[in-house]
Amino acid sequence: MNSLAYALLSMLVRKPCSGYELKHLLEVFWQAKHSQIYPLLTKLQQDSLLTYELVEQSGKPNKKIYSITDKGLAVLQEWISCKSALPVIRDEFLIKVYAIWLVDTQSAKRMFEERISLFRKQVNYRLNEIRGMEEEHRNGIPDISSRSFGRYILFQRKLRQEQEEIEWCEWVLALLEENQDSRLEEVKRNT
Amino acid sequence: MNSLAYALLSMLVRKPCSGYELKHLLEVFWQAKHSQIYPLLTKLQQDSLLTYELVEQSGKPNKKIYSITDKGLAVLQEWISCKSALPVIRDEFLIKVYAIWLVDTQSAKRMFEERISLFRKQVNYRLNEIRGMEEEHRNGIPDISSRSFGRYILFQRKLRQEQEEIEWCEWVLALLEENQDSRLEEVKRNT
DNA sequence: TACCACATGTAACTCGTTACATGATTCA
DNA sequence: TGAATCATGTAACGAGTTACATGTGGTA
Repeated sequence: MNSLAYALLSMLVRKPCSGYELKHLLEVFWQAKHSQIYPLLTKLQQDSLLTYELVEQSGKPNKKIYSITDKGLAVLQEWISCKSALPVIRDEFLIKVYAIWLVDTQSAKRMFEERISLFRKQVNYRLNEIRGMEEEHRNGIPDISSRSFGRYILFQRKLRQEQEEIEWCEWVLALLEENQDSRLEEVKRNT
Repeated sequence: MNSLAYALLSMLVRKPCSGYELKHLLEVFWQAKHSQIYPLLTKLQQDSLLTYELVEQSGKPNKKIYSITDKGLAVLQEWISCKSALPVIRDEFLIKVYAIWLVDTQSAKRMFEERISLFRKQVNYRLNEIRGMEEEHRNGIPDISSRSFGRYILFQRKLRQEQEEIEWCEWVLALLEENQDSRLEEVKRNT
């Protein structure tokens, strides 16, 4: 049982899904390729933590709709109360930032501007998703006992982090511009 | 050449380090075990991206101090201008949050309180590190052309994200308490 | 007395990615 | 006509973790 297995269980406890659907739902908080998801679903089903039903479709490929079993639920609930491993972040951009002094100010600025535009897109996407979720609930936000509560607060978290990333980039850009200005001043003084 | 290899190069371009030292410096933005770092350093040295010097010590084990070569620098600089892969985050806590509706409000609150205390510790640690860096530079922050600039802004980013995490947890706790209060009201009305 | 910091390395394993494989439908 | 969406699967490889292995000196 690895983290991905628990991630799948925690999504199936909300509602039965196909592997394909799980892959997309997973993207907010745990990225995995289909080549990792499908074999794991089979394994979890063999361990009787999941069951599935074959749904025949016309015009589309058939699919397997997985549901969690009582055993699966028990395993998940036990795991939730265990203490979690420390978060791991792997972001190539941060490596490049570490060595940013190697490139000229113009290139550095471009790197951060691109990062901002990437995160702006993600923020817009996230706002739409949150709006969609809020429309499904009369009083704005899903109730704590609702199956969507966890998903909703995770989206809010992601949104906050993306917005924070943009603010940090803007802070760095301001530092870079200050530096450029002061260098220009120097050039002026020397002419 | 994987991301970790570039991470090592980007640290060695600042100053020569031992594998042991690299492991610790790495922790801010790319986590790796020594069992992954040491063989990779050997490989990079064989590819002549790095060289090393054996430093004999008394009372402590001997160490290898690695330095980047011209070839290593060229490889790193070329990579910096390539576009980066999307960041990957793997955080077990987020999986548990997804399935939070399975546990009672008290347990949920406890989970978020523990998360806050974990992040508060990290914030304090980060503040100390930043203070240390700022003391090394007369005008408060390292210059852009300084080798410490990248490291400094990465620490600032980490700090922001950790503070944001705490704020998010506090927002969730407020939601949980609201819910508890309204349930209490209901109980009162029914008695 | 037991653990932590220093310091490096290998072996066996699990986790995760890339590539291979198939095939209908819809949209630009 | 070419790409994207739906839908599932396997094989080979690369990335990352856990465990094994060694040894001194400081400190709680």
